[in-house]
Amino acid sequence: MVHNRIALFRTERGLSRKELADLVDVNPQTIGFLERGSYSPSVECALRLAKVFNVSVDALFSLKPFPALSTQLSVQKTP
Amino acid sequence: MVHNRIALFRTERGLSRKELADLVDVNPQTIGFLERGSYSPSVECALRLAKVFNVSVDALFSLKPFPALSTQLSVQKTP
DNA sequence: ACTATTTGTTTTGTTTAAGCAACATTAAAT
DNA sequence: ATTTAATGTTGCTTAAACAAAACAAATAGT
Repeated sequence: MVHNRIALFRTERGLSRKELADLVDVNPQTIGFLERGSYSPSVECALRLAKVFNVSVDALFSLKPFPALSTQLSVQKTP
Repeated sequence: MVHNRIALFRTERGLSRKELADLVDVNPQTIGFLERGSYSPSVECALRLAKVFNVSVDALFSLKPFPALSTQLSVQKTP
């Protein structure tokens, strides 16, 4: 089982699945299946996805679950 | 088409395909198919491979061909 | 030498999963 | 209510992964 941050990165950039699919050159349904973890992509597809987001494959996919973003946030001090 | 450095990393560490396969928990034949580029692995398999070599997936797989090692070497000066 | 025996790699089916195409559903908005 | 955009589902095709067997090369035995 492999975890990913596709939905997170996509929504952060304000992209629909169709728009992302066009950028990655893959079917919109495939993005859907990937986001809800129905299957894990080929490394080729993973490389293309990472390229679109301009991140490493390792930042996008992981064998261990990604920590929730809320646990990563710290309170920002006003200077 | 996706390129990889599996054979390079494996031989550098003095591993046989069977030994690598055991570490990655995959069939030795699969390593063979991957090394000679017959197919590109799932990102899950790629993550496990990268973990064994202790490198990032991006260091092991690429959409563009990896440069030959000989072109990356510079002459070492004796001090 | 000759040939067993091991070790490493490649080939041949077979099974399972990724990816696609087309259709179905949902949501929002007007 | 009907359009439109976004997401979800179903069935099919192709490719990844496996299992087992074939092949190759080196080593050990007698």
